[in-house]
Amino acid sequence: MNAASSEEGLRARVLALVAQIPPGRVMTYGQLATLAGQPGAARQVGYVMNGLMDTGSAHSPGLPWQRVINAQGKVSTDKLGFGDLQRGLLRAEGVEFDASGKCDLGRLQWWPEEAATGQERLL
DNA sequence: TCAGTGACTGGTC
DNA sequence: CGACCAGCCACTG
Repeated sequence: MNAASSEEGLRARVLALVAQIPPGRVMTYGQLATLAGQPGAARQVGYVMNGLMDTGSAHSPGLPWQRVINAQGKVSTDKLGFGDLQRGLLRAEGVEFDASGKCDLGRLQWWPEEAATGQERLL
């Protein structure tokens, strides 16, 4: 068995990564897909997140789903109706959004290796 | 089994 | 920067 067993599927893998995102930081769908071992499966990651709403937070209490945004640095939940909610949650954590609704990915995007190396954010 | 769909991404115009 | 197109994987009817 490989270190990252995919018995639970991409879903559990993505949720585990999302749960590790520190406050004030964000990750992209494609990034999660790559870290989950399936580069290019960004769409699937979005599907997993959408599944969170269906199953309810009971399955993953406290899961910081709001820290998952698209590669453009914008939230993909505007069309869903709770884009303002996600932006509000992120802003409460210190994430600043542009007038276009974009945030600085280069500064806010988080990678697990940062935690491993103990690298501090530049700010 | 096939076709449609989606909280995506990258390239081209 | 916005609009369009093709590739991508899992789920639904």
